[in-house]
Amino acid sequence: MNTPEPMTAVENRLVQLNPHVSVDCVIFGFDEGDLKVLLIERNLDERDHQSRLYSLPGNLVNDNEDLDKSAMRILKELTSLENLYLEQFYAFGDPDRVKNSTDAQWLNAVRDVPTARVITVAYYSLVKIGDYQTAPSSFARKTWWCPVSEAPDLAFDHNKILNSALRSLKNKLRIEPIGFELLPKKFTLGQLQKVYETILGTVLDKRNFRRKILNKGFLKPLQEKQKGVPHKRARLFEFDQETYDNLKSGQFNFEF
Amino acid sequence: MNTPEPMTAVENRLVQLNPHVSVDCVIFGFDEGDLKVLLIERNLDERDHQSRLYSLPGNLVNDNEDLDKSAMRILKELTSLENLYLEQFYAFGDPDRVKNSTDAQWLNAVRDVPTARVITVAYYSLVKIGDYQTAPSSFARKTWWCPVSEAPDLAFDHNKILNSALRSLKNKLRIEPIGFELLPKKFTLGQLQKVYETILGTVLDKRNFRRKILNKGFLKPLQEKQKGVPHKRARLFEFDQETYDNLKSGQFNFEF
DNA sequence: GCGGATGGTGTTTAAACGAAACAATTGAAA
DNA sequence: TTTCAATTGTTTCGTTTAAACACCATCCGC
Repeated sequence: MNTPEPMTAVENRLVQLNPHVSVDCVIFGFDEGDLKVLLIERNLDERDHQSRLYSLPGNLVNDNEDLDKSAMRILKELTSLENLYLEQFYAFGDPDRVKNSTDAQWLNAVRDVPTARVITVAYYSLVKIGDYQTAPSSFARKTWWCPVSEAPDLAFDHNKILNSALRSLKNKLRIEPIGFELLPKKFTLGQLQKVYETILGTVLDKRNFRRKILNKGFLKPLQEKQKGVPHKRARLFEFDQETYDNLKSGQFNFEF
Repeated sequence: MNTPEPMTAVENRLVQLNPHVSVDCVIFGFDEGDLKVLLIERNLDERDHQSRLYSLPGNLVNDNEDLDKSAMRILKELTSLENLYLEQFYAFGDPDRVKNSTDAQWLNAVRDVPTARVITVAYYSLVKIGDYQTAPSSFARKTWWCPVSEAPDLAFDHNKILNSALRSLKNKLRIEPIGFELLPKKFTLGQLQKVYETILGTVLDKRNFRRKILNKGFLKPLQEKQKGVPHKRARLFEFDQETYDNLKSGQFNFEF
């Protein structure tokens, strides 16, 4: 796969005609009342977070690989998790999006044709942060769960992509019940409310929230309760996929 | 630009590595209470609509051309209109999406590398159908404003793309006031209601619709009235962009 | 056993919505 | 020229939905 020789004319032409296509993933997690995004560190120097260079996980789309499959592959390589919530939200195609000088060096090390244009299809994913195991086997790259509110300057146009992902997530959360994807399988209503408040950027009334979300009918109350907390133990709930699917096949509309 | 010779090994590899990228446009119009989509006819035989082959307008993305620019170019070539409402909604990348046998023949005639994979970024656009002039200058292709409810089998995965566009449009219409983009600059509330009813697939109460939409404040009533109708002449309205922008910069939420 | 923190609950009030009745304006038909 | 059919536009009223709001319960650690 290495092409150390200078490109031939025909190669050049084809590279120009056919931009590379990549997939980038904005992987969201939720922890301690904070929305986080999984970043990967590109060069492994030992300075502090401020001066390190981070980017979103992503890679070129393989031969004969569907875009969704490609995103799933990247997710699995990085998190060793499967069946994650995954949503394509936008394609970024500015011809100069990978032409920034600070990025060129890195591209030289990683790509066959570092000067080529790259169009990227961006996905966001929601993971239960507790299920995530850091730095799985084959991947030597360092990762960082970064609070989205403190995201540093990222490679390429990745800040733009992150912001766009946030907007899309916000819209989606109003239309479909996906908040629980960020929580453990069993969760309390307090935790769920925190997810909604954080993503929507508002504070919500506890009583109205509980009523609204429970009346939808797809949250199954469990007998089990929270353990080891220094206050009254909250009831645990599970998302009831079957009930939700039934509702959806009717003319049910979520609308938070 | 022609490559009649068989591809060399290196060409083959590069083509495999770098899928082609195209942009397809779903151009919506509204006429006689019907939502329509602009299709182009691929082969110019003289049989009836049923047996002809249609596709969505689209083309490969040019060198150094932004995706949005590419979509605008396609729109302008086809409609000779500019500054249209334009929204990217999804990228389609199934490796086999252009491998259908009935499509292969046509691709042979149009593409340098007809066997190459094509990833397409899809946009939808809203046009005031009255402004549209059929078959402008350089473009010899036949076009057809097809009622979306009667769309025939289209090339490639274009039916899938069309359906996806409809879903996106529906969602957007609930969140942002874009219905007027399909109407003449001056329109009646009756016309606007019809747009909403058609796209959302519901019937709406006239009185409630008027109250709801007028209370938003961005519809400017004109002195002018409808002409040439066999009944009471309805008042004409204009969308007031400035007022809307002001509202939006506050914490205004549309939510139809 | 007391303080800190969060869980859990019902009512009241205002705004939005849906449905009805009705008045007004026009062109066409009788 | 009168009547009719069609559609616009306003007012009203009851219903439904959403927003605002305060207190006690429970658990842990000290």
